[in-house]
Amino acid sequence: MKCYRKTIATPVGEIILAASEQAVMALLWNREDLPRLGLEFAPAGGTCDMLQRAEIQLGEYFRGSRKRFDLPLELRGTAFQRKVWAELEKIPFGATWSYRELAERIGNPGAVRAVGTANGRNPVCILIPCHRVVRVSGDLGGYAGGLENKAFLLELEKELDTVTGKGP
Amino acid sequence: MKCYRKTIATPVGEIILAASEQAVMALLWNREDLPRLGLEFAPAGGTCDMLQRAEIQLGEYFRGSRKRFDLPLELRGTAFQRKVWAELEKIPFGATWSYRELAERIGNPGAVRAVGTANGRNPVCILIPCHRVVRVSGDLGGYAGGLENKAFLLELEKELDTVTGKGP
DNA sequence: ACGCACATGTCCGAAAACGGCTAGTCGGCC
DNA sequence: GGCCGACTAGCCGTTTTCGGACATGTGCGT
Repeated sequence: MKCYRKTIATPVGEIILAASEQAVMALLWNREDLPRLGLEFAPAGGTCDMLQRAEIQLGEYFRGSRKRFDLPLELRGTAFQRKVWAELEKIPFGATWSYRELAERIGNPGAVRAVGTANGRNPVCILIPCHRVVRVSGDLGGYAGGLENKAFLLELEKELDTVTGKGP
Repeated sequence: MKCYRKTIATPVGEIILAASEQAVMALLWNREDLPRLGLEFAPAGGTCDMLQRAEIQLGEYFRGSRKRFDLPLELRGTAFQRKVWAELEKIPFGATWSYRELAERIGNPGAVRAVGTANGRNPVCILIPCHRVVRVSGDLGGYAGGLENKAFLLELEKELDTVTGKGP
């Protein structure tokens, strides 16, 4: 499935967005991670509706006016990874789970560490909120986009969440 | 055809050179390989022009001032071997081909292994650059003169090649 | 004709290394 | 005594590495 790409500027730096006509396929910080997704790209310079829809929704998210994304995704991964990613989407806006909690949720309580790696392989950051998973100790853990960006996203969501009345 | 011989000292150790009045016939590391070439030798101690021309050109090669040899060769071998040796001469100075590539070039893509053996039977090392053939995996493969010497020759050529502007 | 030895290459399974972790232990340090 | 950091040993899916079996063409000896 051929897809188009574009790098866009956000409060968390420049990120790379890739989408076909039918679905968003990647949202990454590092160019180097692109090849392992095995995508086929249309000639550079082109664009498509999906790319623009995604960019708009991202804008709304960072502006604070959007808490759920409404975009079709097409993900490539092992059965285990897909299970993890599917579970990630259930973490509410502004909340955080621990890696352990996540492992328990997918019915594989021992696979804490494997869950961590699967998290790191998330092809569409932000849209699938892998940043909402932190260590049980309270530490942030890791993040493909850098820890400062992980912190920024969590802070952003926390503030917006209190504003809507759920906070302390 | 009677021929003369001489062992000469080089950066890759002592090697044995053999030539008739008309052509170079052998360039080897090991005395033991001499008999299988079936040469007839003139009484020891003699010499000839061809022997000296070859020695001079070898000196230039190791000094870095010569990249192609200009010497008549007389080779004894099966049709297949001659085909392989002929193809060997097409490998540019400083480049390397894989055994498979070589096999494909002579129009016998399956004969990868046979190419290896034919390579090993090369009667005139260095002049016919069998050292420029390596494994597809990146390993050096084998060499009659020892792997360290194969590595040395490749390194020598690579450096000189970059100097002349072809390298990165 | 036949068998065998190779300056190789491919494939596949087993084993080891590698992480966006955690719980438990052990020393320092207030 | 408590808190904190550094270390260890389990944990489990994925990736990488490694080794052996097999295919293959030619040359040589029987």
